[in-house]
Amino acid sequence: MMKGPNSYYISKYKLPLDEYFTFGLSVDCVIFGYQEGEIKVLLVQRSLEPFKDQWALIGDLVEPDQNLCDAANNVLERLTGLKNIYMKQFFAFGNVDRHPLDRVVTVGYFSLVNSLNYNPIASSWAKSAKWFNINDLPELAFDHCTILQKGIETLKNEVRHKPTGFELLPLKFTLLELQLLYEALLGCKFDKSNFRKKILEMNILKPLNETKENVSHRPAKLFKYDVERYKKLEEEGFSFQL
Amino acid sequence: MMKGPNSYYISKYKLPLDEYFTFGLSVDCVIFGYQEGEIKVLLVQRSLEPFKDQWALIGDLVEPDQNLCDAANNVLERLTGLKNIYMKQFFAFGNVDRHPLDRVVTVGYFSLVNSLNYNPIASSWAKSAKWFNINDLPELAFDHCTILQKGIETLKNEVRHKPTGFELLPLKFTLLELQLLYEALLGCKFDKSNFRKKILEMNILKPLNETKENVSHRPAKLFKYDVERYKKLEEEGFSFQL
DNA sequence: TCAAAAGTGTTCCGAATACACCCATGC
DNA sequence: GCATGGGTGTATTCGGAACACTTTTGA
Repeated sequence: MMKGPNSYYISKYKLPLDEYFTFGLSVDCVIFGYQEGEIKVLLVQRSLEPFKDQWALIGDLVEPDQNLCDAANNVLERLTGLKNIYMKQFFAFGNVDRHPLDRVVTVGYFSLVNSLNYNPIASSWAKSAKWFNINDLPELAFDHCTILQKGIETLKNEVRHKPTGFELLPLKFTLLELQLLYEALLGCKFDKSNFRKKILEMNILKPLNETKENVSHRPAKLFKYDVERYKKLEEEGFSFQL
Repeated sequence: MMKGPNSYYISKYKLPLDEYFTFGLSVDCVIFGYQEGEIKVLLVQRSLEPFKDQWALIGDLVEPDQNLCDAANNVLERLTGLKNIYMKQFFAFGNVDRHPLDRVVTVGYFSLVNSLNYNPIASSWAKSAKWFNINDLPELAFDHCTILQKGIETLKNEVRHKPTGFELLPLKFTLLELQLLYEALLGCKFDKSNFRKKILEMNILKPLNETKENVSHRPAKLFKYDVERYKKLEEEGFSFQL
């Protein structure tokens, strides 16, 4: 199993009789984005066997001196150039037969990026990277379909109870943009007036003295997500719910 | 690092220059119980170095041909003799320095058992096992305190949104018993009438034609949790909430 | 007949819903 | 002035909280 251009990963499990078992540990990242009112996920086309040319989640083996979460952050940074992005571990996949060549246990992470800001970088282990609508996915390598579905499920669950969704929007956004995002995430419709009332009463949005420009209608006020404020409220027992 | 009485676990990560890195994968189980109106957790006293004699979560290394979840189930069965118990993976702990001797990544599982039914079994790697109140815990080996806290957090979260708590009760229970369990789990009080109304309207309890016996007051009706019914309702979009 | 818990009914209040309406801007 | 989305106000409904009350059993 190749790891980068010039090193092999061969973990071994020593059995009582001096036999070794090959064994690997990796991370896989489900990178979510939001474009044109739809939730997207970033996939790469594999340039190596196994599953050469098939679409897959981006991932890599964990280095001996590397924390799990650092491995995941590195993977994201190598592909997108983005640092300090929201990232969350959601599940470890450890079935014996999930990898055709070796025993590889992989830990799934998902991250949320504002996908309009940049173009993903193709790298040595990936021919190309592309955003896919989460409702229109290609066939995936390994058990990445399972991993991705679990990631989507976790995201939808998290978004309901924590103010996570903001990470998918630009820093400054309008209330309608926020509403449309949540409608895409949760697969439902909200009443405009009620949505505004609810989110504003939470006091986790900081109104900016700016408005959207170059629109052919009344320009909307821009808001910023106020993390500090949310953290303070959370300590006081407030719980986000949408 | 010893694994059982007669076998060693030595996973190795092969660096480019034929050097190997020792590397382990384990599971740790947070076993929850419920006794005398309090949530308990089962801990064992280590009989081996490192952290000899200290209290710890029960766990073990994963075998080469063993699925992660099977490893967790085996650990539980070896300690308690119980099979087919509710068990859920909650997090993978992969910091480089979490184990003093080696790089060991561990995956945390929690399970819910009706702890009145049996006594835990002391085994080769554990002097003794004991139930601890989750609000009165001893110092723990490794990073088991972190793991345990994360397990508790996950349980409390899950219990709110899924009918999980029932696993902690005997098969047949009264509504008051259920209420007291949820009060212990969530750390709050419920109004008797409202609690009953809410839980009964969910239609996930099957009333039995039996009553509690040998009580010096009006005997309470017994109920059973109806998993089938819940699964059907869940498919129709129902979501448990307490 | 009394204690203790089982079990029910009713009122009240606040939050969520539905919906109607006015406002600002570009073309 | 009209199309488009921004933004606000209000009546109605529904579910949860609070609390009072009746019932059944053993001692």
